[in-house]
Amino acid sequence: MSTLDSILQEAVATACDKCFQATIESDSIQIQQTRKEFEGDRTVVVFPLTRASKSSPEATANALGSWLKQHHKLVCDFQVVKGFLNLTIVPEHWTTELIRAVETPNYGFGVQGSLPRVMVEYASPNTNKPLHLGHLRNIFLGDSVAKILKAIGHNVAKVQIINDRGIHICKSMVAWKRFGNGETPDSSGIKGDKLVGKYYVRFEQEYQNEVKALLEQGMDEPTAKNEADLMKEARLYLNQWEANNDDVVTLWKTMNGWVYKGFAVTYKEMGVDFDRLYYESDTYLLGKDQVAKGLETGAFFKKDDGSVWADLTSEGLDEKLVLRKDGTSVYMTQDIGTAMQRYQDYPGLDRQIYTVGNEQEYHFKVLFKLLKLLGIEGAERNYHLSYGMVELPEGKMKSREGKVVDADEVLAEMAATAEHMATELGKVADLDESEKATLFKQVGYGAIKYFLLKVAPKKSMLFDPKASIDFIGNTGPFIQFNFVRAKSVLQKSEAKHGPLSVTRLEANAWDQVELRMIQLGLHWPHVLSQAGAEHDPSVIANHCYELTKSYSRWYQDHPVVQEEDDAIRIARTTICLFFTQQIESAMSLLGIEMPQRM
RNA sequence: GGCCCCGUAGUUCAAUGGAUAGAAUAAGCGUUUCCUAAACGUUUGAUCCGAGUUCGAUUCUCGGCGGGGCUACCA
Repeated sequence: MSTLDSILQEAVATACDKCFQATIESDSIQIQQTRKEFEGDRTVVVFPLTRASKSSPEATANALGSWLKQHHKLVCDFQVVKGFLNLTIVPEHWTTELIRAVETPNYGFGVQGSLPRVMVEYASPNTNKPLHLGHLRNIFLGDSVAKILKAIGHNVAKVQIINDRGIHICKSMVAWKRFGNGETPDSSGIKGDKLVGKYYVRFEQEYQNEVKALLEQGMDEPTAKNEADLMKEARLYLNQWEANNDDVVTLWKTMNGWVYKGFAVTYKEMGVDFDRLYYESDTYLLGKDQVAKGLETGAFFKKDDGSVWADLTSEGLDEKLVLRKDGTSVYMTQDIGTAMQRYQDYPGLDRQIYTVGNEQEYHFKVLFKLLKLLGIEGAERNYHLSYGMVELPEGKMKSREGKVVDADEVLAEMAATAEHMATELGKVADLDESEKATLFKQVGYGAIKYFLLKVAPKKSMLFDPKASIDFIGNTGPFIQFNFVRAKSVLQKSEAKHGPLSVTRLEANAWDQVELRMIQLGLHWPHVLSQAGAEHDPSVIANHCYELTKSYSRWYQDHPVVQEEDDAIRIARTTICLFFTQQIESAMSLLGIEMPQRM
């Protein structure tokens, strides 16, 4: 809700009082942007007020409109269409607001640290295989939400939990030991995470073969899956790891080290980083103490077999296991432990935001209830930033079968497409190699980031590698392209006419198209706060597109540099400035960089 | 079976309960002596079905139908 709208709400409430002697809550008055096919700037929806006015919507609107026009300095005219009161705002208002916006650094942002500290967890990969397309959505989403929350004024800690232990990494270890012949990233030239992933896939293949052989000997399937040599060895490794066996731990450290090196390369390409890393090998036992405490306080209960449970039936959920009968941790145990650890590490932490796929919605619902049972104040403020799967045309990705779209490959292909297009269009022949490389990444990565972020998180989405991602239409590169053009206009204008002085702006310099664009841009603070409140970067992506679309249309028939009339030229230049400032800052919240030319 | 999410042009996405449901893409036509045509203009095309609440429903409620997910002493 912009300041203007709250002023108008007050004014309408007053008008209701004066015209109908009716008291109306100003908050309840609906104000919206006037549709472009009607005259006016802001629209009051009058239908709900007819109860107070005891007359028809049209009569009510007319009465309110006349009163506002006569008594309110911001309202210079009005029209009534059915039950809608369209108000025309004095042009000076928009000019004043525009100047204020252009002169405010980070227009629309909140005061840093004015809101409580929050934590955003994202990425959180397993260490047995490389990152894939699903991780890209996760990472871009989490990183963007972290940026948005910071922009509206939160202190933000970016973290991930690294699933570095467990049967999955043991599988890769077993396969490497047995089939690897000592292969390393250095010896093979294969990126570390790819190399470990290769042995994970190898494990699954060889394991399938073993199971098949056992089945042919007449064993039943569950037994065969349990008795296969490779699986027995993987379990052995897991036990030895937990017993701190030197050889196994050393191998585990070595292979995880390869993976981290590989991940680091990918994260750097993506332009994301973390304030703190949590490793499951450090935290997986932490939850046990919490479970013990929960037993003492009566939050949890013990069954006859020794397993520990939480009873959530009164909350409409099930009973949930928090400790196995043999005393070992389950997933939930360690998530409790990790969460508690984080509250300790970050005093004053208001809430944790978990960027995790929607298949774990139930898990997090339960986790937050359990934290509450354990006495965490505000545990219900924790938020599962749930997102839908990225599906391929042939369905879900299956990493066991190696049927995945690899993250590094996607990034590389994006940059290659950018290069291909730029070359074909003959755009950047004069740039040197390193400038080109930077540009192609800005454009290519901008395309994939925008593609993944423009869809509301909770929706699942389709990615067709063969169709590849567009660079025209509603895309990142379209926005970048218009940014670059506007920047170019600003440069040329300054070269020819000297620095822009917005204070020389005249109030009535705008045509209708420009007025609309300015109003759209002045809506940005509201867009940003909505994106923060809903943890939804797509709100920002859509705003950027809308603004760019209207700029691009305007640009077509509004010359700037050549314009001879000073007042008009200054007005148009200011629009370019406003546009570039806002696009650059809004897109940066999506993790998308703006090139200087393209 | 129980619980959760989603169903909008051929396709990919929009729309705090408000006006004639917006874009992009695909297809056709047109625009470059002028600041970057990765652009702009123009034509064609959609709310899964049925009730209910409301002055007003893509949006809220209920019942169907279709798709996905969860329902492990896996993570």
